[in-house]
Amino acid sequence: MQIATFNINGIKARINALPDWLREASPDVVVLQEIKSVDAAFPRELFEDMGYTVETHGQKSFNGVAILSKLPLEDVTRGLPGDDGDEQARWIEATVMGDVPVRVCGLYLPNGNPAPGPKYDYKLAWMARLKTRAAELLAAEEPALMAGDYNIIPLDEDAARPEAWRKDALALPASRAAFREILNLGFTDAFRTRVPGPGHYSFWDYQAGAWQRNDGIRIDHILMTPDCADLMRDCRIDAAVRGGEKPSDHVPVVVDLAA
DNA sequence: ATGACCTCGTCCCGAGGA
Repeated sequence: MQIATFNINGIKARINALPDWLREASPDVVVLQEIKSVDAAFPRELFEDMGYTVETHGQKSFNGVAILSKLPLEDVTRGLPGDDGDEQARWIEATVMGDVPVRVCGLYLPNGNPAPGPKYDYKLAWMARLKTRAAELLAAEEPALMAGDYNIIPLDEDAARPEAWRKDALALPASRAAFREILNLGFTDAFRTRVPGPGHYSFWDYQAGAWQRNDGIRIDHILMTPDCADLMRDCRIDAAVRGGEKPSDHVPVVVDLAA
């Protein structure tokens, strides 16, 4: 089973590029971030006609996440627990009913800039709630993964120019520590089990020819519980998508599970 | 050497992103 995460930066803007990639890569499941659309405006028929079940958790203009799946979904929930006052659409989960059921969480973690400030406080508070949910997933001792745009550069090797990010919310020590806290509960970063070392990115800014110069960062991650990691066959970043027609500034990350 | 982009909204600029 192939499960992908893809920050599409607007479903309307990616109305051709996303279906093109789905036809080419044919993932069984994809979690989307930044759909930037309310649920009613999401072009669900387009994806249903391609064989996908569509579950969205959208909002106007900003944020918004979704799950597309060729396999049946059960127990869909929306919103990250822990703050009933949080209006931002950044979390969705569902159980994918393959040969082995897998709990799939799609997330769009807050950017947090400028730091320090209220937006950074929101990022760290959101990560604390994420850690709580992550601990629950581990306690269930079942295959589960959390995939999405984490807006975290875990290590210097995950940026082409680490010094440029030193004071950024994506790489500040407190951001990295919060990400490590979650990893240290017992999660596995799928991509890093397959490919070590620098030079592997999932985001390139639209500005300044970042793609052409390979001035990227790795901020889209798939974190797996041990029961899920035991099923992993492969993981890849589909970087070529960034060079396509009218691309998102992010590219898909794909994990292959024996499930 | 410097500057350089893109998306959405009810919209020709500002906010947000990373």
